[in-house]
Amino acid sequence: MVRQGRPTITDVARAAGVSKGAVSFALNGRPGVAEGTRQRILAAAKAMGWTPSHRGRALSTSRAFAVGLVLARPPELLGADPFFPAFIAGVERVLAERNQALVLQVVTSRRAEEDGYRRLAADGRVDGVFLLDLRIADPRIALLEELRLPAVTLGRPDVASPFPAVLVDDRPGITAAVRHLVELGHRHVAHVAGPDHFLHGRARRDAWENALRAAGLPPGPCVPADFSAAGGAQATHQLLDLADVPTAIIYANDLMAMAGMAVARERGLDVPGRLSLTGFDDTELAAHISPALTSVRTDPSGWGGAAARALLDLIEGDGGADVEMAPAQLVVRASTAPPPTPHQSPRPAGRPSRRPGRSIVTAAEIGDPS
Amino acid sequence: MVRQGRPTITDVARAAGVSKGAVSFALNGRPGVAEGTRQRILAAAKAMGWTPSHRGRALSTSRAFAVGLVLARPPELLGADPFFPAFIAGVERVLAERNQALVLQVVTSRRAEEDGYRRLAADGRVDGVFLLDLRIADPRIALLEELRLPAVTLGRPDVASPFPAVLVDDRPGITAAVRHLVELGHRHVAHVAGPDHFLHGRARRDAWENALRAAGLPPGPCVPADFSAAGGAQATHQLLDLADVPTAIIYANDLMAMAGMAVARERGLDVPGRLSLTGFDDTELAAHISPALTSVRTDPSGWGGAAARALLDLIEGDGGADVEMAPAQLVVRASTAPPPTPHQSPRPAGRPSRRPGRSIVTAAEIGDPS
DNA sequence: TTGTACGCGTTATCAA
DNA sequence: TTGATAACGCGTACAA
Repeated sequence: MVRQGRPTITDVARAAGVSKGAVSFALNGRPGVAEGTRQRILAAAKAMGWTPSHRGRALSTSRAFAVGLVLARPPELLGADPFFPAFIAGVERVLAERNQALVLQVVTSRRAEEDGYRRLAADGRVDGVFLLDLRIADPRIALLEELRLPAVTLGRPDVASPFPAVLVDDRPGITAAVRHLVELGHRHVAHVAGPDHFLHGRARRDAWENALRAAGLPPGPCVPADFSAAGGAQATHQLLDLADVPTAIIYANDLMAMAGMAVARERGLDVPGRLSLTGFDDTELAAHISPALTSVRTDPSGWGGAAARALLDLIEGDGGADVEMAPAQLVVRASTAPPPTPHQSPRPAGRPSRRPGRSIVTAAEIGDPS
Repeated sequence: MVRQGRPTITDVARAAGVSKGAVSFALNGRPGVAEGTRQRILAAAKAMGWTPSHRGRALSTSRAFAVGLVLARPPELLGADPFFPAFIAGVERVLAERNQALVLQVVTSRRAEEDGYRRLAADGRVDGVFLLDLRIADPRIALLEELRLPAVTLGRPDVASPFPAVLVDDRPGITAAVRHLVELGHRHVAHVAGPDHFLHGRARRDAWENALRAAGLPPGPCVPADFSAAGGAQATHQLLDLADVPTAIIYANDLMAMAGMAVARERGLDVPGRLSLTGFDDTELAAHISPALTSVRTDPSGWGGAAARALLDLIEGDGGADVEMAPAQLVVRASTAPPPTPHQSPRPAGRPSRRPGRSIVTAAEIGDPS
């Protein structure tokens, strides 16, 4: 009789002349099976091409062997943000090693987001989730606690959280950008921020403000936007309509910076001659627009890997500690230059000075093709 | 005694005073249960807050209630391409309705890609998969047949395929772009293509070539690139180094077009005065660079929804038919204009003529903010 | 080491 | 026609 379908653990047991239990022990490398028997069992399993049934195992262990990610972003932004694909690629590298899967959910409203987590938990689709884009007093922390769903947050929440965090610090990158501009002679450095309710948007804004204060300068105007090109363009118009036009603008992401650059050009303002701009993310395109965009490079793929490791460790029971990631680095390109009527700067401007232990690199150092 | 954990079907049966089987029949709306009994069972289930166990059901029905997507792209490109997030958002809308999950796998090599499908199939993680980025003589078709994994292809493969296809036709968009340029007076229209091995890259290239021939013009030079900004820049340099410099370039995606625009600017070529450019994808940024990019708008989210429906129908047993999607549309913006020394054009140039049943729209018509 | 119950829903078989 | 009973799918875990 031809066995249809895949061999089961019972088939292996029969072939090896032992019980199911013995097979299970042998295959999981646990004590309680004589070495000779173990070999016989392993040989039989291999000969029949047996693989454990994921479904059977999931049922009996009450585990999903999968982790989840719920993305809540407006659709037009999802495509423009290079963060997620890179983050996910990093996650996958780790998951593949450990034979786990990633269940993705993309939603476009807050309601749907909560439902997403609830469904994931109710169906037992995943053993844990990633929490991205932390918000002020993020309600998802309590939700996940209620659902008893282990999680890892990207960044440290501003509310008490029982979950380990992968600490990513955007601030040094912004701080470096401000310093770079100040060294070039800028005194009016504005900021186009991300939405107020995001912790990372807030952090970038704070870093901008603090760095200016540290340089003895008053924080220039700040306009919150939504990370989209349209939002960046609108914010830039607002800033350029001011009586006291800034000589430099720090954007919370590349997309807004690129849109801002176009706005400046349409208004006849030379970049960087009249206006210096910096982005955030260091997207591939940043090096390939004209002028090439000075930006802050982060490592979303590295964060993804670290987050996946932390989450799996948490699920396995060990782990639970925060992980600190390397800070973001400024990549200097052509969109930043001394302001039109340079104040006297402490150092000769035009070539930014390098700092030891720095978070500033020039494009040439990283083999940037621009 | 307090019941810990979720109620099972056995609990419901006990509460309703019937057998497990009866409960299952009642809850799945199948005949063989008297109406009164059915009501009693449903009431009991509701009262106890019973939800079917996804794992139990998966085990007994040998189904995963999930579909898979394996993305094989170089990491730097993944972030830049707006296609995937939009496609996935469309997929999710449909999956959520039907209580299915999406298992995502991101890989960066061909080897890993094949492994990805094999793992998905071996573990029974999914009931079917999406096949994107079809290649010439795509080996994945045979692989999926071997794995007995139902699939839906995005586009029609060039090899015999047992799978339904969601037919997306990029060609009308490219054809419209060529016509638009020809009407503006261009006679030297070059193309920066996608990689040769992708069917969609090939289709766009063919459309460009055919449209030029149809206009009685010889196809200008064509340079294959890799969809990245770096590749687009390099290809543009190649084209602009030619003795016979084209007056217009059609790019296979926006990213390459934007990089090409920067190259033109760096070389002192005014866009669109000296060189007209068109992109493909109509990313959000396209409307917000300067000059705003004429591009071809597609509907990746709509394709995702259609593909998800087709795949679920296929898995359910009904369906299996191809689905045809609306063709891509050209969106005319500021990066295209008459060439520097215009040939006499059949119509007054400068304002592209509208065609009935057309695939050309102007930015104003779609409420484009540029 | 073995035997067996368990996790949970589906479905074939069979008696009423 | 209605509904109970039991087998099934598959690996894990505990008592014997």
